Amino acid sequence: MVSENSKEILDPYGHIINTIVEKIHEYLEENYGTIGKEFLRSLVEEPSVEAYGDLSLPLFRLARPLKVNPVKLAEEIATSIDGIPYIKDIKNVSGYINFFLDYPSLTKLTLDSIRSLGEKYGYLPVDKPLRIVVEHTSANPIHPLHIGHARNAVLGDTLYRLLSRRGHIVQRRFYVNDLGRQVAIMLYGYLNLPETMRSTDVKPDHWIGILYAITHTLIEIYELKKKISEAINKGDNELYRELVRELDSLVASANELREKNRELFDYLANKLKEKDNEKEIQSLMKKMEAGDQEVKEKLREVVEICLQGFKETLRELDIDFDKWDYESHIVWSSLVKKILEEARKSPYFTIHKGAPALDLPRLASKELYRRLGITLSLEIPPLILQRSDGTTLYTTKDLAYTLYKFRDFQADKVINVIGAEQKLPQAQLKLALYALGYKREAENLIHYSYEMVNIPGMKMSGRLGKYITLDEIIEEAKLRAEKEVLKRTTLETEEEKKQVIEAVAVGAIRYTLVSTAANKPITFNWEQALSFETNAAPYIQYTHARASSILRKHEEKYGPIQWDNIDYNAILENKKRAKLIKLIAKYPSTQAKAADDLKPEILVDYINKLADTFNSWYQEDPVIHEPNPRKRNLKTTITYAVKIVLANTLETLGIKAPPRM
RNA sequence: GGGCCCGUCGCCUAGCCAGGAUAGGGCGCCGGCCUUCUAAGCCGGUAGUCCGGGGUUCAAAUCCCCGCGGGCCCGCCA
Repeated sequence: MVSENSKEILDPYGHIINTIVEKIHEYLEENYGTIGKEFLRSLVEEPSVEAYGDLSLPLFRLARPLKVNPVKLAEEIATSIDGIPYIKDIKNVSGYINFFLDYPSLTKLTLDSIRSLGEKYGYLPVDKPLRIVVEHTSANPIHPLHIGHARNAVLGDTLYRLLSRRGHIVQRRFYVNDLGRQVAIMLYGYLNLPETMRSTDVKPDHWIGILYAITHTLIEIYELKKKISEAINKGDNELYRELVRELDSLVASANELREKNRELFDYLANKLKEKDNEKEIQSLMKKMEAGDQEVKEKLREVVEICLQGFKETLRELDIDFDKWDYESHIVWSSLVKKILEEARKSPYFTIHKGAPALDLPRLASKELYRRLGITLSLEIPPLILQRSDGTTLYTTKDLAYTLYKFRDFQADKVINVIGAEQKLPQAQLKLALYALGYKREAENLIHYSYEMVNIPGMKMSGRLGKYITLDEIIEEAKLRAEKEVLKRTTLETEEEKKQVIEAVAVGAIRYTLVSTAANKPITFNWEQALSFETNAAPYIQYTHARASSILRKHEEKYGPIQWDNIDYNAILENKKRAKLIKLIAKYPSTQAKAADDLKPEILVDYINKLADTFNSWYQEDPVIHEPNPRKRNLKTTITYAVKIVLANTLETLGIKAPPRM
């Protein structure tokens, strides 16, 4: 089916631009001199004003290298070039060459493409598929996922979807940080509970969240009390007052926590009272790192409880992983030890503040930073590899883990979806890889950074158990969706309604998290996040359902779509038809760009524009009621194309597209 | 003290990397459209010193410099 015309079929719009560029390039080459094709292509833009045509090439930037007057060159080219396929007219306006598309032939090209590719339309495969690892979410298994993790998870999953639909081979990984102090505290609390109290009827990760927060807060309180009596003994009044203030706020948090689970709180409060908790936690951490058999089992047990909760939540959002990697595995399997040995042999090995380290500042250079994608003015301190007591540090483990990801999947590229606050450690990671001779890995490690999600009037804290969980957000979204859906739906069965409610709720969350560029902070707002109007998932879903409904009725009345009897010229009768065809033609290259630039918001922007245009057209140009069969076929096929594109964009964004709503 | 990111109608946001012709959308507000394909819609109106000031350029929201405001980072934490 995909023949020698496959480029045209796969990417109608991109193909047309290429043809234009070829032609202009050829002309310039013959008459003026060499100009890079890629450069020329990058100049092609869409005029901001409709009257200037569909595509435009400003010549100002050619003026210097070719030593020409842009205004004259535009005149010359516009008059001497013609016969570009799919281009009806070429005009020049003071230095711009403006191209006017030949809509009937563009329409035929685009609809042929849709006809031959069907539901695969828009998935433009790369020339060389890469093996790519996307590591995302990777939340610490000590509390439920919250709104910040949601941004990470949705971005990560959307990148996965974008890249795989671009033809790459993509693997999703979740890194379980199960060796840190926080996990040790949680485990400590867990071990102090009797068997009978180690289960719960609340959602597992929520229970873990409370267990962790209670244990942490109690330990802090007891430590603080010790310090306070020391301050009294020393007669340090100022310190005393400060500590008491600290204690007050901790006790306030503790009281809130007690309300959440009295039995657990009172038991631990009593149990941990007389112990040297700090010492025990230190010892627990050592055992965890060493892989002590007994601790190992309990550790996996308690972490698994939390992960079960994560999985439940993520499943609601249609997010899944191929691999769950444990920090403990990286350590226990001596991967970290190997890295440390390699580091000691490296020419960049040094002792920094008495600890073994890598002398990263020595690697600082413009060329290298540019090659590794590190901000030039970033000052990168030496990377300390090991504590004086011999235990390893997070970034060292991450170093081992990064190599593990590359090797385990034979990855060409590894993308880490990690918050912007980790820019420095991520840059250190890259440089350290480079210092150890892993140049390819260093160059192909991408920190996909995103900014925080703020909640107005709330300071989130996992340690104190203060957060809005993702589960609460999903729950609220479903309630709001239910209200809206029941108010308007034409569906009858409860099952169908339920499915639409879930699709709308999840869609709203995913759409909102992916529609703002990752480098901008988001302030969470219910009204905005769960909007059911224009520029929100439900609007796109609704538009899709509307298109589906037209097609359904068309089928009932006239049977299957008649591809062989279409009046392509009728595209000119209504401006919005033409606008739609152009948008549809652009879909493959738009989706490809979103994937290549790792910018889902490009797709969001596109999908919203397509829905707008379709809805606007729908209002003024009836499809089924069109009496002329050849014109009706044109309209129906356009509707079909819109439906396909909406369904595919939603699919790429991980949002369901119900045929009825 | 140093560094990173962000600043665009009342609110949210696209455009900034690769400078180009009248800065797009959405929410809100005002007015209109359901006996024809789903009104979660459509049409019209309202609103912008593109944070401020310099500079580069034929041309700056976009590039450079100096400020201002907000967030974040500079641990033998993770």
